[in-house]
Amino acid sequence: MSKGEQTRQFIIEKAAPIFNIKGVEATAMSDIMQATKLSKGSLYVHFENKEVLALAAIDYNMDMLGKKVLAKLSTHKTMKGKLFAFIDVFADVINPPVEGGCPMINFGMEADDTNPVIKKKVHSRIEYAQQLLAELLQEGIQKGEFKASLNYKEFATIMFAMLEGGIIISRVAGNNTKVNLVSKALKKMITAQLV
Amino acid sequence: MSKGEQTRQFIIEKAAPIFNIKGVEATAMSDIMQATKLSKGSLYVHFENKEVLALAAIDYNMDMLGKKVLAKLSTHKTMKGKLFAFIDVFADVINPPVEGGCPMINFGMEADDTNPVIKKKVHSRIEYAQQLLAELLQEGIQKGEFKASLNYKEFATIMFAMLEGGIIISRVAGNNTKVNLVSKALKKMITAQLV
DNA sequence: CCAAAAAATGACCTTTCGGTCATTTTAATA
DNA sequence: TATTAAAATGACCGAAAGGTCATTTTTTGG
Repeated sequence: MSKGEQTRQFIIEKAAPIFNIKGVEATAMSDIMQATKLSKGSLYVHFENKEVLALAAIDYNMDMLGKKVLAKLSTHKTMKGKLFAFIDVFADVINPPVEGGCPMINFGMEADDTNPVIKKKVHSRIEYAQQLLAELLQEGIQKGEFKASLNYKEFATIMFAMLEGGIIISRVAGNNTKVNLVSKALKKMITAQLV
Repeated sequence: MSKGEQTRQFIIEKAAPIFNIKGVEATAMSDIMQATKLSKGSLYVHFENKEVLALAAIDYNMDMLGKKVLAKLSTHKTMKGKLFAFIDVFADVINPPVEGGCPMINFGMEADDTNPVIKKKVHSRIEYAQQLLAELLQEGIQKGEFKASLNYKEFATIMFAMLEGGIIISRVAGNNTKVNLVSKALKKMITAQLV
């Protein structure tokens, strides 16, 4: 990796949590300068403008979230175990998988009425997350873990909605109480589908 | 109502959707000037700074949402009917009860890590919404509409989480598809609790 | 209807924003 | 190691931000 590629990556890593916490519009290039201790000119060597940097940082946040989730899933054998792990990683608002909390919510809610590029980016990630859950459920059915009557696609969407909703409630509350309640209910729903 | 009070209210009404769509940080006083066709000095006659105006606009958005929801509830007699109405009003992302979509999500997600005043404001509204749902469910139990075994407080939180999560998914998708799916599942869960 | 108070105006202030660029420093390679 | 290419710097730019205030216009109440 050349010096340039190194620096570019370094900037993205430092910028990612700032954008995720403050939002794209509210983040200034001076914030990134401070976090990286690089000059303004240097930032513009690697990113032609703030929008390009923001998009890279958004991707990085969502990639990191995805990696952390998948890493946790791989430590479990059963589909039930993987689904429970997904819930546990995703729903911890006190110690979230990426700093600033779920980037799909953060960037999605900022961009939905103002930035179609970011909106589309987030949309595809949300679809992917639901698809991942659907595949876990489907595989669980195939392996005889879950009832064949389970509508896995619908259940995946409901699961994802419950989690995201629980995260929102707990985020503004500043504690895990409500999202834990939701997680517990979700796990009970999953357990009810076991053969 | 004096001229001053009139103007102040007028400004809030014009500013509310702008803040709800663009966010507090991304909304400029010049946006409000344009929307109200008032001079900058005039805005500062009625609001000492942008923060004060933003807080008033946030309150207005959440008040309007609350009023629209309660108005819809009042057109139904049964608790089941009221709960279904709550779902229908709340979950329409194409024609939302307030312009820009649910202000609890919008302002809550912008402020959770940056603005404790707004965070607290949103938090109390979210708690109120869950309490409202809990009361509807509890009254349904008392009137013999729902099973006495229903844990109405927990169910209220789960219901609210599902709705908010469904809204997020559908907002970035740009259509009602997924939130409709969630609404349907939610109504089935409610129906399952009927005596 | 008139005097005092309130509201509205817009020029103006400072700061910060995103972005540029000539120059210097560092890295890569032949 | 010498030459070239890439990276880093920071002063600088125009625009836009939030906010102020002397002045003018409009309400208000006796």
